[in-house]
Amino acid sequence: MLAKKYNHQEVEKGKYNYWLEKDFFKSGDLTKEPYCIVIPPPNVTGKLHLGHAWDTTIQDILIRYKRMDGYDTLWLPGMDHAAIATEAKVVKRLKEKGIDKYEYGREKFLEACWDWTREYSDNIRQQWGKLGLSVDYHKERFTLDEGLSNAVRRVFVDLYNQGLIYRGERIINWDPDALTALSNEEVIYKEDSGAFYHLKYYLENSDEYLEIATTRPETIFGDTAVAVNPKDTRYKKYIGKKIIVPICNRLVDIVADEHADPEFGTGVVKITPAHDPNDFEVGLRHNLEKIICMNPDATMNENAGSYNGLNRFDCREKLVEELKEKNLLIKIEPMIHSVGHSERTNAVVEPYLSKQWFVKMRPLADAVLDNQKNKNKKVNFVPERYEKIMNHWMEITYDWCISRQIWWGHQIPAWYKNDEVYVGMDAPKEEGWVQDPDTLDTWFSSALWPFSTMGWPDNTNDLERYYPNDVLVTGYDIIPFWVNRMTFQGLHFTGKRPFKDCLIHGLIRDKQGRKMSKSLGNGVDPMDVIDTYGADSLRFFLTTGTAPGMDLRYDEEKVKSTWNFVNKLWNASRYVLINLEEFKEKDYTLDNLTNEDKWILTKLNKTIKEVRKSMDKYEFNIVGSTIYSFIWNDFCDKYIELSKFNQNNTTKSVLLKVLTDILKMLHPFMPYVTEEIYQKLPIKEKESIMISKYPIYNKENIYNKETKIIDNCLEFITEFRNKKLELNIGNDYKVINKIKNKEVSNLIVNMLKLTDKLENKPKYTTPIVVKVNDLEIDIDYDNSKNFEEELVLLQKEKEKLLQSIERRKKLLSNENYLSKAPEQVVSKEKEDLDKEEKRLQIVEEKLKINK
RNA sequence: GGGCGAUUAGCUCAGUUGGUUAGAGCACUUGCCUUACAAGCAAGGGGUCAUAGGUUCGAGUCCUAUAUCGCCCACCA
Repeated sequence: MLAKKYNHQEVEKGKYNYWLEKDFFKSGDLTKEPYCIVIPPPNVTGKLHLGHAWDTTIQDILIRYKRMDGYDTLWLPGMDHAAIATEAKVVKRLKEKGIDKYEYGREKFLEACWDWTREYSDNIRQQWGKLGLSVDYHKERFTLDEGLSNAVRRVFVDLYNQGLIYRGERIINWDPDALTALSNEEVIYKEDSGAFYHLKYYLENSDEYLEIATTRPETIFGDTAVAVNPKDTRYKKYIGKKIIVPICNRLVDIVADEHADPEFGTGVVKITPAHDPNDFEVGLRHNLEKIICMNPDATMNENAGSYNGLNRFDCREKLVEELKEKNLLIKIEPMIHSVGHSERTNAVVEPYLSKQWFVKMRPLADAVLDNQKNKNKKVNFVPERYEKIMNHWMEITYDWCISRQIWWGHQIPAWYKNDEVYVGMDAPKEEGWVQDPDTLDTWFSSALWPFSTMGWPDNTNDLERYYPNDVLVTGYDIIPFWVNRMTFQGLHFTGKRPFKDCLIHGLIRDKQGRKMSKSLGNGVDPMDVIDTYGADSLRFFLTTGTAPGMDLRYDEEKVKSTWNFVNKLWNASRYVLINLEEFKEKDYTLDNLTNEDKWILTKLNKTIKEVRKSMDKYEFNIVGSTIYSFIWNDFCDKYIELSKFNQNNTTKSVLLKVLTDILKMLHPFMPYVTEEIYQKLPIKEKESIMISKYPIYNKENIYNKETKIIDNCLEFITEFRNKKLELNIGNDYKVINKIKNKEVSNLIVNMLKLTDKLENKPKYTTPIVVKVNDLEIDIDYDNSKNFEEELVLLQKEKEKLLQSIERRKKLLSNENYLSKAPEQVVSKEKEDLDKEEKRLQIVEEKLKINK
């Protein structure tokens, strides 16, 4: 028997270990159809947040659903080494112990990273366990494990040999804190208050100067030209002349270049090829010298003269002072502009000339765009609109900087010997080759995740069986980083899309609608929620609370109300189990069904149909509300109440049948409580609900006629109760029963508790008529006190009816409507009109009597 | 500048291919401790669906503008 109260902590205790011991999460039953999801590998940097909980619960729901529905499900877990993020954490940890990364040395540092990884991955596994995720641990992978590292090298080498990876000197985004290059995606632009510094650049041997505005005056030490637009008449005469860069007094050319926008600033722009991507391009066009004026840590270098050694912001401040003193500063114009920050360290990113490795994106991106045109081969985004994000990115794409100047990651498989470069799977045999010390962008390895985890580049059975994956589940914020890259790498290396569907969800926000973030301190730890309300409540809340692709506000009140729902399920189950205490397998029968039984079985089957349909469309919000209202409104409020008057084996069997199917449909959402209750059922097909069969819609259990009869009764019962309450009729009343149908009459009498209230003749002259369709009862009571009240109510009802009838009549006399609207709609309209007219008759009669 | 989303009950959100009386949870009102559940039961109240046009027999839903809020991308010398 179930405990008197639902206690989520008791219920969840031990279940995950039980499932693990039984190995229910294991994939590989070759007799079944495969179904595969790979988990988006969480970073080993810290704890899982609510976003992870949401993302993984969706996947668990799909996996549990498919597993119960007869598929061989592989949900492959794993984690990401999270290159820069982890390295930053480990550097910090070592620093706290007084250890410097560079003094420590590469080998020992990496050992510390592995220690960190072990520690945090244990943590994450524990959190997965608390969430109840049915991942197949036999297949767990790590982005830095041997197999995946091998795949990474293979990809690098192949792309290199195909000319799709190259090494070159380019302007990249430099993180001066982490001392590494970044990709464009790792730069976050934030609005920042800055200024436009208007400087005087004097022409050679002249008192004349050009006014040039810059937001980064410290980069003048890297200026190697000044550009004006060739069409700009104001400056045409200066083209080809020499001009003096202030302070450093370098003599540079004035060049004509389209890059200079006559509309912007003063129309004259200083060109710093080593510190700006646009200037770099200008530099290439005009064959300009590239002068780097900063060190990797963003302090000024020897090219900055007396500013050598100062950091860039101090330099800016002091330099502006000097410019002012020397009368080279015209004005400072305050402005708000967006400044790039490193995603991981938040340092202001410096555009910086540097020799790095790049992936040549254009051909890879075009392949994706091409593939998306093929309906049978494309990645299907759900909701569809998110496909645009990937396609847009593919259209505008630029080469991907993949090398990082950090240690934690896949070391680039390139070796150098003097000017020679060797790229290969292994180090060259001869002496004297030195491997590139840099590592690869962390997304380079995650881009291979859907197939590298299956054993690629070997042609393994898993790859054959589980690739392409069936669905990938992730947030829309990860599309540019990850989904895009998996797609082009998948297409390029396997010739197939990495997954058939890409289910996109939104972000979690706080109650005020703000993004959850560390700096705001508004983050919620899912483990705390689980402690307070249980994993089942959290899971159901997360996955049913919003339409697909939309953001979700975390609201504790809602989790609480979900808990109430679980508690409702618990108590309903308790009722069923109490009734089934002596129930044996041989007692189970679905013969001699009553109308009520047929009614609930019909509702159940319609629910199953709707639930399956919505599950297949990933519409979990609809699944949630469908099950919720079936359980609460149909099963608890109606059928259980009706069952109290009908204690036989058929009713008991129906109770069991309905409860079992409810548990199964809820199981993907609420694995723990459904397992707990399932274990207590007197008859169960399997030892665990996890491996039981998902309910199947059965047409034979649709009884439309009986359902209509019961629905009608229920409507009548509501009407009766309403009248009683509205007219404030206490317990001092009798009813004159005019219900002919014995079966239905009993039901109504029972539900309304009228056994002792039945009379043949009215005592008072004007009983209240309660009538719904063919069902009718008169409430006989002393209405002298309520006389006025009743009149008002009747009058109100009459007006409403008249209005509605008029509307319907008008509609039904509209030729256009009759000819164009579907038949069903019209006949429903006629039916309703008929109902209302009959009701009006009663109301009018009643009004006559009362007068 | 380009794109996307949102605007529906006091609050948070649903609302399928257009079908005429727009739903849920929470909150609110009234009455109930009815032995599964007061974390509950019964019955209610509450919405000119952001605005203005249009298409249609019929628009929350489709089209065109506009407003407000939010997000993404690009630019920002």
